[in-house]
Parts: sequence; C-alpha cells; structure tokens
Amino acid sequence: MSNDLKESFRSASGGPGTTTGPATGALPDTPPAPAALAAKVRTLAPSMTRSMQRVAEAVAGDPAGCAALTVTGLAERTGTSEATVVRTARLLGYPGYRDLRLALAGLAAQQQSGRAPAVTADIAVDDPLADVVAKLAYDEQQTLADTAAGLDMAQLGAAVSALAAARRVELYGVAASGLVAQDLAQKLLRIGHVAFAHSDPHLAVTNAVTLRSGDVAIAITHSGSTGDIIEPLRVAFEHGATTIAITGRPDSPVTQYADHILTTSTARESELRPAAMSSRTSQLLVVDCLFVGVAQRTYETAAPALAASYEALAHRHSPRNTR
Amino acid sequence: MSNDLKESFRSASGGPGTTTGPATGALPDTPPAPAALAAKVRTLAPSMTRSMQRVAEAVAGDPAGCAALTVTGLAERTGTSEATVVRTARLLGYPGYRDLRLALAGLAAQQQSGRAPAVTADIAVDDPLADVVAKLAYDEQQTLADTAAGLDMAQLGAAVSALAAARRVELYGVAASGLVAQDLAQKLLRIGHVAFAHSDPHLAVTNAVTLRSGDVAIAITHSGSTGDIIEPLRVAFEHGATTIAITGRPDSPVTQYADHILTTSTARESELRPAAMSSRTSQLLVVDCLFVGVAQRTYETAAPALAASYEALAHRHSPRNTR
DNA sequence: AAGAACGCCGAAAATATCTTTCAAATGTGA
DNA sequence: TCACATTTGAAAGATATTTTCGGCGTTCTT
Repeated sequence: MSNDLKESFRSASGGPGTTTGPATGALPDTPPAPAALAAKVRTLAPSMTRSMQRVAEAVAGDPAGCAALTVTGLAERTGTSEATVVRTARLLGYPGYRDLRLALAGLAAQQQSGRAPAVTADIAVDDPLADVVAKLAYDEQQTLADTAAGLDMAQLGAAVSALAAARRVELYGVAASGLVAQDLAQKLLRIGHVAFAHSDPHLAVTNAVTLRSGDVAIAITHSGSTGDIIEPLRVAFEHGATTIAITGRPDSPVTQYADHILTTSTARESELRPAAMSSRTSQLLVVDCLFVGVAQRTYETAAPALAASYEALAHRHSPRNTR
Repeated sequence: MSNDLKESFRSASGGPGTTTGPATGALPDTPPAPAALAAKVRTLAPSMTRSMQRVAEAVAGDPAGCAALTVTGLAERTGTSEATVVRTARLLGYPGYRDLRLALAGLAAQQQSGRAPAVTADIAVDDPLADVVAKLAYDEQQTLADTAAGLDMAQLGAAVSALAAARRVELYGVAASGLVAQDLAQKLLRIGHVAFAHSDPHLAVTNAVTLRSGDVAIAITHSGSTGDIIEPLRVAFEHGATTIAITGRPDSPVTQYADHILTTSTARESELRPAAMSSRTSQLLVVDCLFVGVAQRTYETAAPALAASYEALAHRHSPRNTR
C-alpha cells in the first residue's frame, strides 16, 4: 500500500537503484515475534480497525488464555469473526492464527516463569516521590526491553551500512525528537562523520535539496505525521539520498519516503507522563545502536577519532577532581 | 530386544484391565506440562515403543524446531507416521498433538529467555548487530535501576520544592549533558515554568549574574569537573539562587556550589560505548523525576498548560493519521 | 518349529481447524 | 442525500489433526 506509493514516487523522481533493495525497504514485515508481542500490539494498535483492536487487546491482555482458544473461540470471545482474528494475526506479523497462537503460548510461558507483572499503575498526582522514581524507572526499563525486542535487525543493518558509507548525514527532528537527532549528530561527529541535525524546518528543506545518492537523511518523529519532518525527508528521498525513518508508527506518512524504517516502541502514557518521555527513551536506544553499529564498521577511523576528541576536551576539566 | 523387557514389564505392572491405552491417556494424567516436559520424556521413555521414542527424543532435543512442524512434518522428520506422533503426544499427557506443540513453543520461549543474561560482556568490534542491541538495552536498563536505587529522596524532594516555587530556572550543560538540560527546559516550559538551557558558557555566566533568591540554577555534568558548567553555577550560588547539581561524582568540584546534589549512576564504559551514553540515560531519568515531581506540586497550573500545548501542536500533524 | 495371538505401525478416511472469498453493513466525504 | 471506500462476518475452500482399520512383525504356545 504505502509501498506502491513510495515506489511510484521514487521512480517519478528518476533516481533508480540508488540504495539497497527496495523490497526490504518499506515492508512492515517482521518475522515472528517471540516476546515483543505486547510491544507490537501497542505499536500497531493505532492502525487497526475497531474489531481488530478488540482482538489485539484480548491477546495482549491474556496471552495464556488466548493461546488455549481456537480461531473460532477467540472470535467468539472478542465478539468478532474468524476472519478478523486471522487478519489481526497477519497484521501482527504472523503468517496466520496458528503461528500467533504459538507465539502466545511462548509469551505465556515466559510470563509464567518470569518475575511478577509488577505494579504497572499509572503515576498519580498524589504519589510520593519514591513511587514516582520507581514507576518512571520501571516504565523506561520496559520501554527499552520492548524497543530492543521489536527492532528489525535487517532494517537496522541496512541503516548502519548506509550510515557507515555516507558522505554526509542530515537529521530532522523537532522538540524532544530534535534532541535525539542532535545526540546522534554529536556522536557521529565524534567519530569523524559529517552529520548535522536540523531543527529549523525551512533550513532543513533547503539543505535537503543538496543531498544526493550516497548521502543519508534521517527523520525522527514519534507520530510519523509531523509535517515539518516529513517534508525534508521527502525532498531528500526524491533527490536520491538514502532515507531512514525512526518512528513509533510504522504505517505513518513519514514511512512513504523512508528506505529503512526503524520502529520505536510506544508505552502507555498518562497525563503526568507525556508520550514524549518513553518515545525519547526508545529513540535514544535506536540511535545508540546506530552509532555503535557505525563505529564498528568504521572502526579503523572511528577509534582514533574518539580518542582525539577525548583528548581535546581534557583541558576543559579541572585538573584535580578526585578527592 | 529392549522390546521384550518392555513388554514383559508392562504386562507385569499393567495388572488389571487395560494397559496404558485409553484409560491413562484420557484424563487421569496431569494437566499439560509446562516446562517439565524433558523430565516427563525421560520418565516415560521406557514405556514407549520404538517409534514413539524417536518422536519423544526429537521433541525433547529440539523443542523450538519441533514446535515449528506440523504433525506430518514431525512424522517425516522422525521417520514415523502422524498416528504415532499423536499417540506420543497422548502418552506425554496432552489431549493431542496440537497441545503438545503449544507446550513446545512455551518451552522454547523459556529456553530462549533463559540465556538472555549472557550478554553482560563488553561490546566488541565484531559483535553482530543483534548482540549490540541486546547489550545496549541491557546496560541502559541496568543504569536506570542503579540510578533509581541510588537517588537520594531527600535531595530530590528539596530540588522539586525549589523548582516548583522557582520564579526562573536556568540550566547549564554542554555536549550530551546539554541535551539533557534542554530536555528539562522544554518540559518545564510546557507546564508554564520559566526555564532556559544554556549551552554557551559565556552567556550562561552573564545570565547567572542576574539570578537571585527564589531562582533556581541547575548544573548537569557527569564528571562534575567541567569548568564551563561550574562557573555559572558558582555565580548563581553566590548571588543567592538555589543551586542543584546533577552529577555522577558527588565529591566533584561542582558540588561545592550546589545546595542540592542529585547523583547519577555510572556504568562501565568501553571504547565503543562512551561514558556519555549511560550518563545520559541516568541524567534523563533524574530529569524526568524532577519534572513529574514539579508537575505534581503545581498540578493546578501544569495540567491545563500541558493540554494547551498539546492542542497547539495538533495542526502540525497530518490529519489522516488517526484511525 | 509351526501356528496363533497380540500389539505396533502407518495409510487413508473422518473430523476439526484454519484460511480465503465475497457480499452486506458501516462509515466517510462531497 | 448519494457515491465511494472501508470494515466486517458468513460461508466456502484448504490444511491440519485425529481416528479408523488392516497389515506386519514379534512372542508365546503346542
């Protein structure tokens, strides 16, 4: 769907075969997910229809119970039809319900043997500070685990390859995502890559025009629908640059122009815990993975560069800091 | 030959009526075995026929692989027939092969997650990408746990109180810490507080001079020895502002001028994993705690402000992203 | 040692489960 | 309000699982 769209766009702009395989690019495919299922449900839920959401909810809420049910049983339990159940299984990345059921059984077993589900309560206005700390730490840990489990290694590998070989890297992000973009830019600079994080949308577009094959553009947006971020990525895409999208919504508009899609996980949010918090944690993990991956591939040049930048900063610190 | 023994043994112990046929297979057995499957196979193996033993062996030896097979597949793999596979499943205590397969999937998942903690090693240059992701996620989770455990609630409470009542908040941080400072500034602004993150040391000092009692200055530095960060905090401190230091070194120079010290945790670093990564994770958790704490204390004004800022951004997103 | 009895084994029928198709129902935009 | 697109479930179609049933080898008896 978005694939067709994307392909037509690319061919319209004329830059053929500039990047890695197009087939692997935009497909939201994921091999069966073992424990990343809960995360995947949260990620994909927004793009589901109502009845599919009911199924997904049941599945995420009671893996053990659902694993014991047949298609028909689960359909009845959720008040839907077999067809809808199968459709949901497909959307979650499985060939059919049979495989979803297998994954469910695995998840149930893990939960069983794993530690207790812990207190997943929301943060309340009158929570004591100690609870706030515990809940925030727990949630962010959860976000990290979900993100790691849900990351598509093929996409990540392709993104790393593109970055490692890139002549120039441009990053687009605003607000919290802008800080993540800057974080990656800083780190890439430290290992000798040319990277720049834009926060001004107009300048970003202006600059994107100068990108071409061999350059890399990265858009970071949780919603995937931020116009100011999509626009420069589109321009970069149409000029033949390799484009990467880091987003929590693998079916969002921004992915139309992305050669590689890296999906961040979505945690539940509350009034006191804006979505920006967990998405930021998730994005940072992805960005760290990209960085380490690139550093590995370009170790020969990265290692000396890291050492040099460390050296250069030494005099900025007080000579005696230990007591 | 073992068959002889087996048969005689069976008839001897079988005693009255039927043997291990339909009677034992029907229901007197335990409910499905979760993880005790390997043991059950060993226990029951002697009472199995040759071809059933082959099936049981395959199942116990490669649960994950067998879970992926259909009855027919497993029959072929073991050189037996579907009927034998089903008979084996029955003997192991399951209603049929379908349920055995489910248990197998669970077992595989458990084994999988069981070997997770083996990733505590440093990241190496030749680590596959999947390992990099796992190690990074694990390390950051560890960092979060350490930070939460090490946070001084009294200091945090005092810092929150000061922030909640602050007329103006200035933040100092450079490089990675600078992004953390900006993150907190962004969030405080969203709930109606006056906050500004400085990255230019000179401007920071210039501005710090104008601070006075009732204002808050926050320095974020992992080493605690960054001169460019200490200086503005010192000035703020000497002008009567309440000062907060977020550092990984509670005995470092920066703490001389800090009314409240929030300690971040330090994870081991390696060449490919600069200290900036884990310190950033740690700092962000602290900053989040500060934010949520302040939001709680000033809920009356914070809640509407949050809602308003969300509203203001809505039109920046493409309309067709919800479903 | 030959015959009979017993139980194991697998091919194929019977059943259950899963998947696909297609048209009705529902929502959406003009 | 109508036309259009999307979603949904009923039922047909395809697979997978379970059961049936008779052949075959083994063992015990005579």
